Amino acid sequence: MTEKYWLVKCEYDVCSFEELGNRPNGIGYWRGVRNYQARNFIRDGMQKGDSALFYQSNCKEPGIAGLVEIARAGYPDPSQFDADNQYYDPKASKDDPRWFSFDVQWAKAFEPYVSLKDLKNSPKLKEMKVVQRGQRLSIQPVTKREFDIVCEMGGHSVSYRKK
DNA sequence: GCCAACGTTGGC
DNA sequence: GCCAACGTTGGC
Repeated sequence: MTEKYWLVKCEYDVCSFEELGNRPNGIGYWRGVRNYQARNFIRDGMQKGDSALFYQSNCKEPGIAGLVEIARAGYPDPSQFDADNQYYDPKASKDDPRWFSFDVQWAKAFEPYVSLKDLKNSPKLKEMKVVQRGQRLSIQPVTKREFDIVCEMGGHSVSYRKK
């Protein structure tokens, strides 16, 4: 099994990276991804143990705050079955789930923070999806090369996580 | 299966 | 809050 690399987006208001790091178990859950391309990555591509860049959107300085590890790979998103949930999908059934979730485990924080601006300013990352115009996918595959470059930009990872 | 209308994402 | 870029929906 080849290890894969991802970029996972989370709205800052939903869960910041720091907030995730301060949870007792450091575990975060993705719910409500309702895009087929992203769904396919979650369902078919992600594997437990893969590494991912944690991207924060909808905030003052969007960018990558650190690293997480895929703790649980694609499983049916429970919110699609819950009629009271905003992500409820009447067309989904337990026998034939349409949407998938994954869990992450907080790994380490970048220092410095790698902002979207920094990513765009890096000539080596021109091909990276997240810097490209109109790219809105919330789950994106990242090449090992891109992953390594971003990690290097993130310099000396620090731990503000309380053990 | 085309395509206009609409809704959403997300940087700025 | 604006708006460009997409994805989805639904009439035909």
